[in-house]
Amino acid sequence: MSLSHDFTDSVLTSCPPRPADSNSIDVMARLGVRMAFAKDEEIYGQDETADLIYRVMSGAVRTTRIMTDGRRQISEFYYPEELFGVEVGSRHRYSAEALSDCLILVVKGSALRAVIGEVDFGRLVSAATSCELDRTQEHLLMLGRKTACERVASFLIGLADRRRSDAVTLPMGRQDMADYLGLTIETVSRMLTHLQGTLAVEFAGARQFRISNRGALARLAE
Amino acid sequence: MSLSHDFTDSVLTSCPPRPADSNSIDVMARLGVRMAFAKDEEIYGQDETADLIYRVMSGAVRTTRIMTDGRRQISEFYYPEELFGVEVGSRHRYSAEALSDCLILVVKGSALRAVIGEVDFGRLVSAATSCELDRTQEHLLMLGRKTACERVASFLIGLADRRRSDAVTLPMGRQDMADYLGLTIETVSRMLTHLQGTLAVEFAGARQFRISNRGALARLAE
DNA sequence: CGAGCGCTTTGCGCTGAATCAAGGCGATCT
DNA sequence: AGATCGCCTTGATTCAGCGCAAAGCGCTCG
Repeated sequence: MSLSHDFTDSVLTSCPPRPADSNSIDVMARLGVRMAFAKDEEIYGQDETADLIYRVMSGAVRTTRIMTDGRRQISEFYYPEELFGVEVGSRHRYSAEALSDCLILVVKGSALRAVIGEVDFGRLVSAATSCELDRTQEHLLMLGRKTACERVASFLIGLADRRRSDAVTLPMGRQDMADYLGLTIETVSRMLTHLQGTLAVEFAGARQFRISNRGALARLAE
Repeated sequence: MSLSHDFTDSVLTSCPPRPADSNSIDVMARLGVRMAFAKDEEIYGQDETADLIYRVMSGAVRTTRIMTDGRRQISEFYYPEELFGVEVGSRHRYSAEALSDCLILVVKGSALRAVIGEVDFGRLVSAATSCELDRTQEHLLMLGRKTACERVASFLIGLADRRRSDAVTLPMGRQDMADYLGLTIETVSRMLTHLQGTLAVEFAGARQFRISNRGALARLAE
């Protein structure tokens, strides 16, 4: 079995968290600073002032919220080329942490605005927020009305779509998947085993998978 | 017991779905058309073109999404003075229906933009989207990590906060609450009974309630 | 190359919420 | 007042997913 695709090498293009136009990508690259974060390191904290914009260069990121008793909800994962931390208000709603060792391009929002102009900057923030809202609403439907099996299947399909490849390396462990899906780590594991039984997906090790029957998986996703 | 407050008579002021500045409220009132919708009537459908902006004048509205097998998720409720249907893209992500007979101010987005200008219009759309995102993320945490009792308690507190009153008339039935909270109608009913047992809330009939111990209710909400 | 460690899988009993099935309550109509 | 209808509550039972505990697997490191 050859499941050699690495999640950093696929062609990436999709909706917002990616900068809208390639011009602003260049400008960001010029204005920004590349910073390295170690696995699990905090990139920014909840309620911190938000005057920076971030773009994943390599690795991956999660945004999380923790309840007082320790229950955790992951809001979103971000993959290479995607933007995160773009806020309309002045504070971050969630905290962001490195899923793995990663390289992040950090740009001062005010500097970017000064260069590309108020209007384009507004468009960029709008597009990012709108995409965020889209994803959050999809996520909401999943948590509100889907079964454990459907959630895991949706997650795998969604990940593959976002990476534009049927063979993907999971950049996160089971606990992160569980906290994203509103499940426990054991349930995620059981559902993955179950999905393999249906022949919709094959795994090589815990993190490499390939969708072998997209139709079947999509049906299981709802 | 006097639970006479009606949900249309409380003073309403809070975050976004309400228009940012009072100037744009006036302009909308001037440009818009008042339309009446009957209970359960559709205001707009999912994937419909979105060039209109809506503002609740009286009554209340829900936005919903339905899965192919009929499972329903309510994304948000909208109360008097609040804006809804404001989209960055050109299509509505959800469908909107009248929760009760209601009066809605409908304004053409392009007309509003022409009058208040590109920049202010952009700000208005941004503010609305951002508030929407805030609420959706709170909702997400609830569906992902809270118990049935916590969800119902959060819902009552959230509603009271939004209406700025401890005595509120529920504008929706149990099924709508259930579909918002990701629960069944029976569970919602049981939790309401349970909450009354804790003396955090009193009910007069199925729809009138008053928060009698806000601290206790907040603790139960998480 | 074997020991140790962290993550994942699996088994098993438990439980919170769903489901199924009566009843109860409060409108509106006659 | 009584009948009807729609919604809400309550009880009994079931089941999906949780929690705990014990392997299993694949690293890294000595």
